[in-house]
Amino acid sequence: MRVYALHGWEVSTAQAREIQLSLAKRVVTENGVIKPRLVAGIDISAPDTQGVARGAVVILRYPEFSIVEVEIAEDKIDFPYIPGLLSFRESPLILAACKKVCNAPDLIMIDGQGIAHPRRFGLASHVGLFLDLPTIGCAKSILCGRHQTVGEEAGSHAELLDNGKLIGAALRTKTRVKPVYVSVGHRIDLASALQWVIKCCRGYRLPEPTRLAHLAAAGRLVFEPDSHRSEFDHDDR
DNA sequence: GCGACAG
DNA sequence: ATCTTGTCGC
Repeated sequence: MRVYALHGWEVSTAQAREIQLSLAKRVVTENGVIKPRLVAGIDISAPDTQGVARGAVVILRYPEFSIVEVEIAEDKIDFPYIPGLLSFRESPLILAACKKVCNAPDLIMIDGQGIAHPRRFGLASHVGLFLDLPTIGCAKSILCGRHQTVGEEAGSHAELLDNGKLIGAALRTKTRVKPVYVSVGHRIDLASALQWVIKCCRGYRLPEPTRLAHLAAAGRLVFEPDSHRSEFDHDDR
């Protein structure tokens, strides 16, 4: 069994899975009513040829969706991509970017699963637990679980079940476009998570927090303090 | 044993 | 995640 460097420690993939099982017990899957004033979106870029990637966190005012802050962390990624162990690969960079944030968000949306994970401890839960903030997992595809057909209209959703257990929902965020997969990250319930993802959608498949974080991680989101956002288009590389 | 498998 | 141009539709 191979071992990987993680925060200065050497862990085998088996140990990484044990760690997840242990941490999953601390995840909180409900909370009071959340009325976010600041919502954060988090994503990470794919590593370049030298293994360097960028983690981005974008802080947005709700419900205006104006950008308050953008923070980036850049570093070499060493942990490989292994389905189910994504958080060990991405969380270090994400947490590094979060440490730079001045405007603490009330809610965070992350590009990955929350508890819709084999050991109920996906990236969004991992980050939520480490930051002790409400997080929502909003992934573009399924890691585990199944669901019935989702209505074609924006807002339609279906339960995501794993061996009969409700672990999340498939949500159509845009009419006739592939659904996204929403799950509890930490300190929120599924109904609220679904509600906030829906309320953060602005005509794109991905909700604004995650969509802008993706652009920021790719270096395609320009933010001038106290001004408005400007997104580059698809041909100015 | 075989297939599936967040980014 | 990435490889990839133009094209169709709102």
